[in-house]
Amino acid sequence: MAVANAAVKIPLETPVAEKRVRNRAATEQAILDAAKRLLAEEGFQNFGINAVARGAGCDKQLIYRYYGGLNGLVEAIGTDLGDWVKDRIPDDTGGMFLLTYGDLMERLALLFLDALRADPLMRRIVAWEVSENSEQVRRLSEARSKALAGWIERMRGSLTPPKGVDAQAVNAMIFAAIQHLVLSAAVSDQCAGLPLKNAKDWEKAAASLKRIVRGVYG
Amino acid sequence: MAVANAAVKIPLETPVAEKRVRNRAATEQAILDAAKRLLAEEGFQNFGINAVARGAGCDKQLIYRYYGGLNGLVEAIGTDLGDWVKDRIPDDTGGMFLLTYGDLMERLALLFLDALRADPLMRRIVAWEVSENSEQVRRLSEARSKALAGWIERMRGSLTPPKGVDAQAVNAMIFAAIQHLVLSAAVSDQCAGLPLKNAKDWEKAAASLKRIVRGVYG
DNA sequence: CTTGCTACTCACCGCTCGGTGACAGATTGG
DNA sequence: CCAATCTGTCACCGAGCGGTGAGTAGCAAG
Repeated sequence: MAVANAAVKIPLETPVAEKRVRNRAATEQAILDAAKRLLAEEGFQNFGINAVARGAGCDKQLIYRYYGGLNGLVEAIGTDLGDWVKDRIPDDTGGMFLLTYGDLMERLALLFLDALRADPLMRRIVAWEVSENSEQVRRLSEARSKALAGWIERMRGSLTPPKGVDAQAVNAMIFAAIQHLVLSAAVSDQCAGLPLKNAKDWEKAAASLKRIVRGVYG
Repeated sequence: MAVANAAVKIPLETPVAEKRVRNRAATEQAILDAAKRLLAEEGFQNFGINAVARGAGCDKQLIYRYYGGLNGLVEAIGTDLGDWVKDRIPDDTGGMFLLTYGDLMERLALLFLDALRADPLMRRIVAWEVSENSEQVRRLSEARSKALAGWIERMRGSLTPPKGVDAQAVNAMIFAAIQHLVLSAAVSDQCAGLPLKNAKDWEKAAASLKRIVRGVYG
């Protein structure tokens, strides 16, 4: 029986076609990609060593070897995250002249709204951030907020907020609103009773967002 | 041995005061309380049959029997949730005359902010809502939003939003902002770089919230 | 070829999970 | 009294988890 098993086992493995060439760099990349894909598509709930290894098509042992476990892998995702802003959000003013701080914030808000809507990985991370306080998620959170703050700073240029407005607090509320809106919509196509399914719904949301920004910054 | 066991077991249980002797109603309540406590304190991540049974100090079989499993239990929590608004948020105007829609929304926003800050269970549920789309969480979500909408409607009275403002969308953004702000603060004592630790931080946040509301509604 | 290193796989561990069937003790009704 | 019923307990299942030690296949240098 055991012999028959061994005799059968070898031909069973050959038809797998994909001969995974011994290439450490490629394997590392495959693991990282699988992790990001899995997190983006399935969320943080079922995110684990076994699932990532399965997604990458390799043994989980390699994740321990190359990344030192899940923590290291998450850290690697965080590092990648630094490029998010660069990839996803334009760094120039789109040909507009931003005359006032209000112009700037309106543009930033709308850009951020669209960017977050378009990036499932980022949404999952934001949801993770408000659901757990582990070391892992804190790293991700930090990388994210740092990248975002840098982007805003770059865009801000020499514009300064109007006097008498606590811009840091107001901006935090605006970005908080955007994040919750997008997260809620991604999960249930609505937010606080406001439908967010089709493009028209989103136009209304964007219009109200502008309205809010302008209400504060003029 | 069995006798000795029994002799020891009783004094061990007595300090719990509650003599848990064959009382279905009490057990059901204990399970429900344990479930709410667990969800509020530990979050939805480790929320499961075993954990609830452990917290309630009974066998998980009883959860299946009395609630039909976790789903039924969550549904029971949802039913309880309907009373949240009644318990937590005042239903009158606090002796103020709300002359304008702006007055109303400012007051609602601040009340909601404080209520959410004070209620860990509600926060966990909101975090759950944006993290998962299971049947369970949809039920909770629905119960919550219904209660909230009813409260707002009741408070609104005959006040109507100013013309030219999409109140539904604007209000959704305001409530979204509050929810994300509070959730983020509960987990990391800050939101988008804005520190939210002590009372003074929160005062600044509340001031900015007012500012935003007034910016839109005057 | 042999030796040694590297990339990779496998089998197994202990644990917790959700879920179920069988059973024990108290209570009640006939 | 017995029998049925209700409340609660326990042991057990298969599956999946994170984690590890031991071993295997490819490759390059001697």
